[in-house]
Amino acid sequence: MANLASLDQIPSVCGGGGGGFFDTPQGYGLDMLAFHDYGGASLFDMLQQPTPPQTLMVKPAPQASTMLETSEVVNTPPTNSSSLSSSSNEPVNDVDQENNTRSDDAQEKNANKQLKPKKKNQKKQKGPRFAFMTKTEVDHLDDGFRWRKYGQKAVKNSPFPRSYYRCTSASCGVKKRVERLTEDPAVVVTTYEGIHIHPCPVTPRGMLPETATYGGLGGGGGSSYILPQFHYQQPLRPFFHNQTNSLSFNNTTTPSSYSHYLQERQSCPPSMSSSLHRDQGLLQDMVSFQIRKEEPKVEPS
DNA sequence: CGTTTTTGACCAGCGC
DNA sequence: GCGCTGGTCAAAAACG
Repeated sequence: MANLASLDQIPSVCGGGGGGFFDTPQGYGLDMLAFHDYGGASLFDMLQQPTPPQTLMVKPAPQASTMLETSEVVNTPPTNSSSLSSSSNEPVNDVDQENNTRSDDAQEKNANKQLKPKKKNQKKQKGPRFAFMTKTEVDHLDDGFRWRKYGQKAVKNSPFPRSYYRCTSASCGVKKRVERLTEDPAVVVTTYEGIHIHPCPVTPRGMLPETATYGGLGGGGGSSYILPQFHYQQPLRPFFHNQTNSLSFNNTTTPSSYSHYLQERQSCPPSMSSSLHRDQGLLQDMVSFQIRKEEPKVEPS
């Protein structure tokens, strides 16, 4: 499988003492950006890989001009160790912000049908954002969660539309955007926004949530899947083995921080249904790509 | 029949 | 202030 680009570039980008700032090709500010080169293997296949894929998580430095409100996700993941019960009453982070807004929608939309009650602060960042570059033919990758498409927009300077998805879980306000790279239509950029506050709705084949081997980050042996959106407050165990040592970190990132980040994340397997089309839609072909762009001159103090 | 997708319209932020 | 663009809504259509 062709490497779209240049993992070599990444060090130079994410280096620089944290002054770098990552955007998706469309200019999104991200908390974290992951580059994967799985060499065409599926997620499931990757589990069996003795040799870890090239995986790199990049933690962009907080920037004043960015839309992001959260920062330092790696070091301070927006984890809420509270039980899942909070999902119904007090969704964590800004998710509740969204929920409140959305709950108002019902009545507001009745009030003024002509004047749509758009959210006032829709531009505000609702949580950490993570982008994945995935080389796949399907736009919507099956990541185990259920998503509902709520919009599609043509993107400037791109022949490919951007799709907007929202987690179907009632109390979960996680969103994701899916778009294709103009430079390489085979590459899908998936940007997750927010944090799941609920368990993954699907159960992996052959693995039970509580009984699945969970090596944790300090564990050994296997592959690791970093799907940052798979983070919820319930103390469930990830369905996949997590192993730090399966990751190859760029030396400019901080493995410890990343590990910590991973520790706070819980991954979720592709859905059962996804196994039906493993060859087409799983996060299987994450590739590195040429990141851009002008690094903002925000100096980390 | 319930759920999801499509799609045009609306709104807010931002730059000029 | 105006126009552009991204993000979201919501009705209708499509789907299972």
